Amino acid sequence: MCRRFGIPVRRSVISRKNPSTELDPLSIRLIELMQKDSDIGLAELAEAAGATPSSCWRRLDELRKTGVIQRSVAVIDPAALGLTVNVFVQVTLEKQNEAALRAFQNRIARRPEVMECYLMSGDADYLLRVVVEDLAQYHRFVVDHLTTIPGVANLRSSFALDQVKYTTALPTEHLGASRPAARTAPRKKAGPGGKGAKA
Amino acid sequence: MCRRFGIPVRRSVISRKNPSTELDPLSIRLIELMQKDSDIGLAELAEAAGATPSSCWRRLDELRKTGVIQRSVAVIDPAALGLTVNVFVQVTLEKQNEAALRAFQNRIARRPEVMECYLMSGDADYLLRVVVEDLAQYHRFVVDHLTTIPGVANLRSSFALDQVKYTTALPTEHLGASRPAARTAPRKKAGPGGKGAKA
DNA sequence: ATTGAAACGGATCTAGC
DNA sequence: GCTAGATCCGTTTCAAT
Repeated sequence: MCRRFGIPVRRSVISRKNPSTELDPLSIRLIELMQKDSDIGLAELAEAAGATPSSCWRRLDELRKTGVIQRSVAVIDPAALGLTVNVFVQVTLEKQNEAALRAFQNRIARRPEVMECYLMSGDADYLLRVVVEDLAQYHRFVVDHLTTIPGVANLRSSFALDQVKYTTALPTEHLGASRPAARTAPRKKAGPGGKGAKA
Repeated sequence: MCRRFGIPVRRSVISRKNPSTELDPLSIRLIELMQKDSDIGLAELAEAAGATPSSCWRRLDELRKTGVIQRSVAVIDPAALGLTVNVFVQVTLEKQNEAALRAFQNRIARRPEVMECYLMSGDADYLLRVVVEDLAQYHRFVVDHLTTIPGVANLRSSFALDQVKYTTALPTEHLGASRPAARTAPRKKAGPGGKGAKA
């Protein structure tokens, strides 16, 4: 849904910092719904959120322009692409100065098989999740790309036997107001007994 | 895009097993594009894929019905929800029998702050990525939910200082045919000069 | 049988109240 | 803010290869 939206210069008017006070129940509900299925229509959205389609559209527009909703993406079945192997790699660098970190991050950002990369506290410096077809392909990734990055001192690979859970939907419980809709919205025109008794 | 699609009984006619031979260049290109932005219109899609809108619609329909494209979702800025802390937890169970594993997985699946969960080889049994507002909230998660799961023997938490990379887009490099479009498609009606000059 | 194009219906988006 | 209408796009149908 929603095809063209310009994304002007402004970003994050809301958001950042203390969102709990800035996101009202409608926004939260819309975020919950859109995280589950962004192909849902405005009408359906409105009904589920307990609001009118117009309200929902405007709010979605705002959420997109402020960067709360970054984009919509298709979720692909990894098995359909043959990508059944998940590997977690703990990477230790020789030096942890700014330049070394940036160099590593730049190289990592360009590798499509690296799905996630975190700068870590504790043992290692980075933790990566890499997705590949098989161990041979992982080996090539390590040899051709990881170890060719200057400053990489140590690698520790852990292999996942199964992906038990994977979701892109961030939790909203901590924001309070959630429940199936506060019913604050689209009151019907005519009361009972009027002309257009529907059912 | 695409609002209603029935998803009949059949699943994965294509996909699974040996996808490299089953996904043709158009499918691959569409997957690449839809992973970047599923709000793109059919016209734009067609142009980028070097095909006609009809072809693209049909193929997308097929990819959805076969489960290759599972759904479309909105990607939310974690910071906008105040979710700035990523924690990786290595969980060890007392026993690794089927029942214990299933019990753990069922409990984990219900917790929204658990974004990912992998059954691992090596040291620990499971690796989780948990997203929370702060350490206090993480502590509550551990005490209220993780440690209340029967059979959990040991926890080892690692905290991320920064999320360097996060993508939902699976790699397609390994499938071969990618490049900006093989230009196999909408040949114009009239050629230069003669009627049917094929070139 | 497969593919392209054009008509349809319905949704999004915008302007007005 | 909600309602009503103009516009655009996904979906279907149909014709041609």
